[in-house]
Amino acid sequence: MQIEFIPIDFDSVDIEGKSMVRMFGRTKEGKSCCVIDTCEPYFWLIPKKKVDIGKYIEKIKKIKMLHAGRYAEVVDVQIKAKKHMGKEVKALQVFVNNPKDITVIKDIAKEFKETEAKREIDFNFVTRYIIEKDVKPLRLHAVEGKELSKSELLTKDIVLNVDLVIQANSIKLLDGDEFKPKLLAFDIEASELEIGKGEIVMVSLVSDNFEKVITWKHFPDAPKEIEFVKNEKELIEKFKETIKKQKPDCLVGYFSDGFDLPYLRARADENNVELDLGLDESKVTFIKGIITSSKITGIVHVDLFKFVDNIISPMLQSESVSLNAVAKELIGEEKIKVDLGKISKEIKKENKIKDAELRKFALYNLQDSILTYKLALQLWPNISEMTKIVSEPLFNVSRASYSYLVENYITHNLKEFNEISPNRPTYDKIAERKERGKYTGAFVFQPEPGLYEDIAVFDFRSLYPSIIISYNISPASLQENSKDALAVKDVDLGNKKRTFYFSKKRSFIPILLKRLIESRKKVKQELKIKHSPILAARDYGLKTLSNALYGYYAFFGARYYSVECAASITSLGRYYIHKAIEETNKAGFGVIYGDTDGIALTLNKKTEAQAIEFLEEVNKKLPEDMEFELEDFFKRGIFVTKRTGEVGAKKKYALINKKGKMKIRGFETVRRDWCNLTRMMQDHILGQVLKEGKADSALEYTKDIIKKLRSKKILIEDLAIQTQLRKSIEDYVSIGPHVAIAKRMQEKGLPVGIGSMIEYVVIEGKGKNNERIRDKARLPDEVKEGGYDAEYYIDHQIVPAVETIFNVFDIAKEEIVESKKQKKLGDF
DNA sequence: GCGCAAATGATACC
DNA sequence: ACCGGTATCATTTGCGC
Repeated sequence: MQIEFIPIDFDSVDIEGKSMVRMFGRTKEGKSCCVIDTCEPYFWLIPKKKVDIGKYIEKIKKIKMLHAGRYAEVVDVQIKAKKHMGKEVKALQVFVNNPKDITVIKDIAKEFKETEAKREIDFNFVTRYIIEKDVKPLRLHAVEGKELSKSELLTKDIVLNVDLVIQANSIKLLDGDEFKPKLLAFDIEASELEIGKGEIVMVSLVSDNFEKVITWKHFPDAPKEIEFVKNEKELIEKFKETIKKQKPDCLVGYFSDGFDLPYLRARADENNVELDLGLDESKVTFIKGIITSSKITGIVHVDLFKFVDNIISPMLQSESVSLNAVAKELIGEEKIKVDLGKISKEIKKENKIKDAELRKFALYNLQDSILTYKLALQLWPNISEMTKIVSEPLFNVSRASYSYLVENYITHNLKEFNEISPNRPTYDKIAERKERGKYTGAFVFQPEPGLYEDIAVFDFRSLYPSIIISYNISPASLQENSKDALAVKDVDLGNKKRTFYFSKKRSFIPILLKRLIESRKKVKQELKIKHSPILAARDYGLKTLSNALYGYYAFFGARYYSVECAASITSLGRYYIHKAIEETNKAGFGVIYGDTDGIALTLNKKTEAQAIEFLEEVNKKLPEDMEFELEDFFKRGIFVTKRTGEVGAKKKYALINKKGKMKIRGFETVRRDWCNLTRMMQDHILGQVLKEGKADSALEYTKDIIKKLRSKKILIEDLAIQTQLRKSIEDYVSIGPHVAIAKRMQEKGLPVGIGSMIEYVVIEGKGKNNERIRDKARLPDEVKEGGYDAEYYIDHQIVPAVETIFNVFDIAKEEIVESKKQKKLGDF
């Protein structure tokens, strides 16, 4: 039979001794379907030069080893003319029965004296299958094959709760519409945060036109979405039943890899319930890595937190990736505010909780799933477009880092270049790479502090990607000599300047990168004609993936690792930004600042039209893949000194454009580890100064804030300083205020750990001069109104944030703040 | 015990 | 361990006196 099919989830299983790939997905008509198929597993052996290939092959073919209850043996060996890192190689393609045998066989073959190298030994079988059969996750395929009946499956010991099971003969990519999955969001509430320690009190599930909360905490007049059960065991069973009824393609949580699913599993074990959510009735499995992920057969478990944290966070304004912050920014909705600490305490003590409180708790739980569901809908274009670009399964892509995505985009496209992939680095190799010192990166121009008028900002569009393409920078094109090569000078790997050469013949990685950029150009054009979330997501995916290649080259875990490439890219970056500065000044403009790929300049009485004309001239001289463009014109801008020393501070400036919109970089206003009062005040005075061109009203404003601070009129919440705990408490060498507070929280039994945001307020000390700030830091809850140390906030928050700005206007610190002594004198 | 520079740590820029 | 280097700044820590 023939069907049209969209693969969503992938796994591999042994059926009658043979490794098979199972693709779970939907037919075009929306039926749930499992397509079973396979491909021949293999890896590569590269022989040393001058070996007797015939004898070598015979030796390889004889490999047979009892391993894990079965014989690992070589099925076939074929000689192929391949390429490896751009060089032609004669390689042996070693076919085996089962992908698991590769580990055994490659180790034996490695010992043979004829073996130079083994390759593609670490490819996942699903990835191998996707590459070999040209399957594209989330896209429509024509599948021709044999339908397997229930009884046929049972004889093979398979249970699959889907509408249709097909053993494929062939699978072919088709053009098809966008696929819209059935998403089901969920969220649990437990009495203790530590996994398995407490009980699961509630679970909520939300899908299209579906909302449900399951709980064993009863209360009267419950809304219709709430379903009461007897106990935790029934809760878990009801949860399972709901998923089975809803039949989602994806089960979506927020931090569910790290919390909800492991918790459910722990409690299911405790209650002797199987957490068998898989379509093959298998239990949820946990894939151990640095961060564990939870997998359900046939249903893609998506932990939205991971996707947001890894992929989406760069485009967010939000300073945190909490569900509340992200939902607020992306869908304009927030969590319900509930005192979780209080509720969990009451549940633990088995107190009778007020009905109204329980009701609110249930709605809180439901709201979390609603937010997760809406976020999942909103982010689906990003997840699915990235999946389609990279060709890896949705499960992997939704948890992937950019390095993984870049690498897989490359490996999934090697076939057309006849390339064999390098291996993933070994543990030792990684350790060695980590030892490497830093190479020279980008250039940053030191600005002259001051207030400037009529400013333009120019930048290179995608500087590093365009350099990689223009200079063909890749480990495969890096060559020893200067023959037919592009030279890159002044590459500094840490000690001395060197020159590297890259072949003129385009290599596969720059070709693939160019392809990403070209696709993006097309997408951008389409977007101009008609906006669509899918195109916008594709644009974002193509852009971020292109930008990640440079960092990938210098990443110690990369297959295509090359510091030489990374350092060559930055060297060229420095060359072009210097060149741009030089040309801009030569044309009569005045460059005032620059960082990596862009510059700020004063028009120097020249017109905007002249600036644009100048850009056109510059572009004529640039390589065709590079472009220098206008970001915006600005009415005014301020550059300040460093707080220590008179020189201009880099990465710290504020500009205001013609429409009055500010662009603030590096100032305390944009740093989350300064208190709200400081941030709001600095933002305000920067606005005043940039709009008015003078600091009179800003000075008044600042003095007023100081007065309010001293008269204790500032709210504690505006004085709380937030700092993230970035390692576990014991690991700190230096105990700063936030670490001291974290310890305090731990003693109080409050949840703290790596990643926690620690909030503290500084209170008045006991008068000892040598008292450390950490000794005066308290949790905001512990500080009563007006209980803060006003002088600390003036000296350590307000003054540091305004001092350098007022210095631009020749206003000294003494004019901003009169010392406490002076004030007291004046009071008399 | 004081004053200083160095070390540590967090966060931002591109 | 899950992309890079450059940069600022606060606070603590360690050292010499």
